[in-house]
Amino acid sequence: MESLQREIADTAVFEDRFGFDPTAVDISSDSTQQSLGAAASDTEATADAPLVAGVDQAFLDHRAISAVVVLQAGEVVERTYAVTELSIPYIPGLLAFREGGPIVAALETLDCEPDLLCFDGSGRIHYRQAGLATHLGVVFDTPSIGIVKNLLCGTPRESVDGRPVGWRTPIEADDAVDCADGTVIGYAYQSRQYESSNRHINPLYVSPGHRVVAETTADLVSALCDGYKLPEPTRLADSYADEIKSDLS
DNA sequence: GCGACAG
DNA sequence: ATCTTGTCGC
Repeated sequence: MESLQREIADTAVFEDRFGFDPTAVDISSDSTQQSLGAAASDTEATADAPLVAGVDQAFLDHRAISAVVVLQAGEVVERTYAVTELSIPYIPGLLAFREGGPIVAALETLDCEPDLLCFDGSGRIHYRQAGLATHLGVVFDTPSIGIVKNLLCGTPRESVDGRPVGWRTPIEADDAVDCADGTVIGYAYQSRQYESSNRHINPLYVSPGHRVVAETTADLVSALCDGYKLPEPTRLADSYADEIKSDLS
């Protein structure tokens, strides 16, 4: 499995190779050009806006519910899910082998072809630079990014405690990562923060999956967030998976 | 041997 | 990830 991951990392492209304007994925309602003269071109702009898919799982016994929610200009255009039997246990570094099957099953039922896939798992922030987001991005050869709440490996360039919304710092490769020390493999990104409080919210750790560079990954997540800690595609897929799970319980 | 370790 | 009540703060 580890050798397969090295091959995947070798095949993965950690550079920007996608055919859409990264700022066009912006979710926030006030970002949709509201200027008086832009009204006429609004419909056309939405129709051409990139399709962004959020993918997330919920678990029930030995089954995985993999949900996909596709957004275009902030609007949900498609939702699907798949329920699959789990066979492999969770092992840090091998998450893609446990959740990859369920995710592929869900994505195969999709009618549209997403321009970007957002996963709840690391991409390049991985021992062999081939986390779940990279693995699946390569399998579908679709631009992808990984978003997680906890850092698997790598080292933040600066302390990440109590940072303001929008703040970011590079995650650099260390001894645990299979590449040159100091290589920027992702970013810590503060998507949400308490104004004035004793406690603070931890940042998200985002990394390139496939066909995206680290800095652009942070730009994309920034554009996809809308007041909540998780970016909209992921947040909606998360709640959709929970909804299916409760219907199944 | 010890510690670290996405979901 | 999941099991779960109350609780503190905006």
